[in-house]
Amino acid sequence: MLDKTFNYKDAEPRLYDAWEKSGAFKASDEAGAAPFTIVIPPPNVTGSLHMGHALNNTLQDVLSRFERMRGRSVLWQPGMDHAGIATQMVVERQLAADGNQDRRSMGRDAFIERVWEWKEESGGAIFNQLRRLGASCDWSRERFTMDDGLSKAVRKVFVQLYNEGLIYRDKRLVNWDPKFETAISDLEVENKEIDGHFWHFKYPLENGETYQFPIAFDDDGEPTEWETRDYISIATTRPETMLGDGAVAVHPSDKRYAPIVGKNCILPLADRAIPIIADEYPDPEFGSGAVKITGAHDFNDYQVARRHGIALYELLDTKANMLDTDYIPQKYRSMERFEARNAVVADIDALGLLIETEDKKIVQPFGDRSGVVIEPMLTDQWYVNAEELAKPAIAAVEQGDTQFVPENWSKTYFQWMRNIEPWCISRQLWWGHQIPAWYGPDGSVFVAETEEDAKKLASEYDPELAGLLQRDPDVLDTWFSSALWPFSTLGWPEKTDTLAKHYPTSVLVTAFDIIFFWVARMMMMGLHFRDEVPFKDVYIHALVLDEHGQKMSKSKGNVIDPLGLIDKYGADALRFTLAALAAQGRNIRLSEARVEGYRNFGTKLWNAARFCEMNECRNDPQFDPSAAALPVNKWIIHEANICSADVARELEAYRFNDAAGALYKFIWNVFCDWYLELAKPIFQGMDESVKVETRAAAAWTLDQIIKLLHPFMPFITETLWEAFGPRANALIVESWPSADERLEAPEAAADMNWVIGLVSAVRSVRQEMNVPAGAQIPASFIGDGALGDRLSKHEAVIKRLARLSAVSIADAPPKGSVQIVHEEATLALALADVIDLDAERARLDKEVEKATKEIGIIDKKLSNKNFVERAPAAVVDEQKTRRADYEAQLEKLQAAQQRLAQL
RNA sequence: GGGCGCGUAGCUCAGUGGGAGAGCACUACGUUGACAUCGUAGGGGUCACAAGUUCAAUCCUUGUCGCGCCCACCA
Repeated sequence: MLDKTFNYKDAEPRLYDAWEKSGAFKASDEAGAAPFTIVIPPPNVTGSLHMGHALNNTLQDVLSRFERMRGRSVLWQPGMDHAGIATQMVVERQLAADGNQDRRSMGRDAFIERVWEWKEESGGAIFNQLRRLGASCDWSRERFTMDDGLSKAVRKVFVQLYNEGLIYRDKRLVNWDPKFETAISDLEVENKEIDGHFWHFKYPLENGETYQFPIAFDDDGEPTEWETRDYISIATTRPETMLGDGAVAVHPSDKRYAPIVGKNCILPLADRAIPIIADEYPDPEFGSGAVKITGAHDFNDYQVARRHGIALYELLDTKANMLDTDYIPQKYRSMERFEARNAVVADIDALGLLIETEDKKIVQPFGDRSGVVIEPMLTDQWYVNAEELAKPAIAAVEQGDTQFVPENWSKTYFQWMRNIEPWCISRQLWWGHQIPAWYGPDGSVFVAETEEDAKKLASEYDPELAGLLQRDPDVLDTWFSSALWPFSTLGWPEKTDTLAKHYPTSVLVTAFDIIFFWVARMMMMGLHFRDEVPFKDVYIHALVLDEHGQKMSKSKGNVIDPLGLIDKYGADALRFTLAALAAQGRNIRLSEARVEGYRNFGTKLWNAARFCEMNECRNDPQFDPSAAALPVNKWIIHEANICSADVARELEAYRFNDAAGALYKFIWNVFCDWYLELAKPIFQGMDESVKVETRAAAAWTLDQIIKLLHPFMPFITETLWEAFGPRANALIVESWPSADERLEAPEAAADMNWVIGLVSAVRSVRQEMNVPAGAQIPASFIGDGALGDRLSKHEAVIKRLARLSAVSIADAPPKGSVQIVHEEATLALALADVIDLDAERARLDKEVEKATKEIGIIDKKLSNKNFVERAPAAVVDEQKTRRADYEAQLEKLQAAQQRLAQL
């Protein structure tokens, strides 16, 4: 016996365990079944399940379970990312909290060992949370970006790209994070607008020189008034960087400054003569039109300085404190950068060289993980020639080898890929893949997969060198190893069966915010090392926002915890909610009410199953659904078959919301609302053969439902599957009910839709006429013999569902009747003295008016020559049919009006 | 500056070149041995605005207004 409600708290852990133990999640490498492969977007080892993960993994699991049931060899490859910065941060914080020494005093080896310990103890909590969600990953194949195999793949890729000239070392300006003291890539920088200042300074000309500077202009823009200046005016948002200025630049066409181009000005505070140069970079319209050039700390200035051979003055150490160096005045040496800023402004002001301090919104770069202001710094780093690797990756999407879903995201991909910059991959961290490069004391570089190989290379170059090599202390950007994920997890560089079978993967499911970080880079690496795209489809899903459309964040306090929802409503409810909301191309606003609603949906199904159980609807192996005789059974089998086709079609197109919607409608609005109601009189009736078929048909349909719903609601469906057993297989490995044309029964469907429409019409009128809900009303049908046939076939259900005490065929309605027109039938409800004639008259008038109006609209169309001539014939015919239907209805309504008038 | 997207019922959102939809909320009524986590019925929308294309526009095009996101070096 089924419990009163579904006990998900018991069922979830029990079933998950059983599935995993049974090996249902495991993919076989054997030939035969067509592969279906998804690599999980590896969560950070530090991560815990948030709503975005819940959505992402629900969708992957829906697809995995769907394809598994369809008989494909499903590999949902799980794994974790070592998350360089995030993990190092967590462990350092823990060290500090425990009062331990910091990582530098611990030393590198001890620290890394500590991180591994942390990983074993606390890492990967998210995997147990994914299990609670029901994720059917093949856990036997779990990978980690720093496990031996993946580390080997990383080294191999690095070495090969280096040998191909696609990885190189370069000294250039890089985004520097002073908190973590490492370089970061462009993508890890968030540009934010903040309230800042725009300081205007005077840089005096050398040797007290002066020039005439125009201050008023006529209508043609010609100067009419001048003042004598002994300085050039510059403006800056970062005054402390002036100590590193190597020049002042003006635009070559800027006549105001033409007299002083080529002369020197004196850099205040530093007392250094720097040239005034002409360059295309400054915008004469902006600020004073003159730009101070700080080549070592600004990306634009760096370009200008290089073009003109201007000296670069580095100002900051790795923590962004001012350097202790001779070209910086004593006072500012070792000062913190913002302290130095204040000091510089104050000192310039004291010298009388501060013209103005303007309040201004400025865009500043912040580290996405550290949250501190990023400094452009001149350092040696390793780079990937992304431009070269991007070429085939762009072509692959252009040719459709990989398709974005929704397709629109390919634009985002193209835009970034076509303007891609070199990718800085070295990080000055300890936790990560150490770069396989060794340096000789003379600066020579040897890149190899192992130290031995590097030594061999070195001794070929100089036999003395081998013993003196020093390994590059830096590690690689975490995304470098993530970029290999679709093939490294499958065994590459070994030639494994798994790799042969499951690469390229079928689909990547991810959110748009990592198209650049991850998708693009997997495309580049996959194509370069496998000569094939890493995935055929990229399904980009929405971001999950709170119910007001705000991003969830701890600081806003609007975070909805998926585990909390699972506790409260069950994993199935959460999963179905996320799938139902996952419409393409829009963000998801999640509200708890929605989850509650889909929990109710589960309960509804549960109760429907209880009803079936009570009525002894057992699965009958002898039952052949294509041979059902009763219209009601033929109809529900027909509808189930349509639902099956709909769900498969929508899932194949990644329209999760439509698939969920089709199931919801079929289960609730068709199966529960009508089929079970229609079955009730049968179960209560005396005809055993009819009962037998209906029991079998109900059980069969419930089975279809359970199968079709399983990818979305695995726990409740598996529970019901067991309850209606015994079964040969668990539902998770049961085969998907493919649509079957032998199950189509359009005539039965038309019949039942007629019954449903009629019952609905009667109910509607009863309500409108204030007929007490419990009252049994006698009714007579006015119509011909065909109607009689139809009627007698369905009399029992019509009587029951419409609450009619008796049904007869008549030529005219009895006195005191309400007349209902439904298709070819007019039904008279004998309400006798209950009826309010005026109300009935008004009701019929309204119906007539409605039909007349519709006919009018259609007539207008049909009388339009252009419409009849130019619209497709099918459309015209459709309108004609509609008109005929309304016309028939109208005639019946008018007949009803007449009859009413005679009473 | 470039790009993408969104304005449809009170709310959250589907959707379509030819008959405006769902869930929730709301109103009325609760009758039937699955279900009150429910049932039945109902109200509610010039599909942001304007012009154009079309026989036909909520849907296509353009523009306007409002909103969101991504990319970008204006000191």
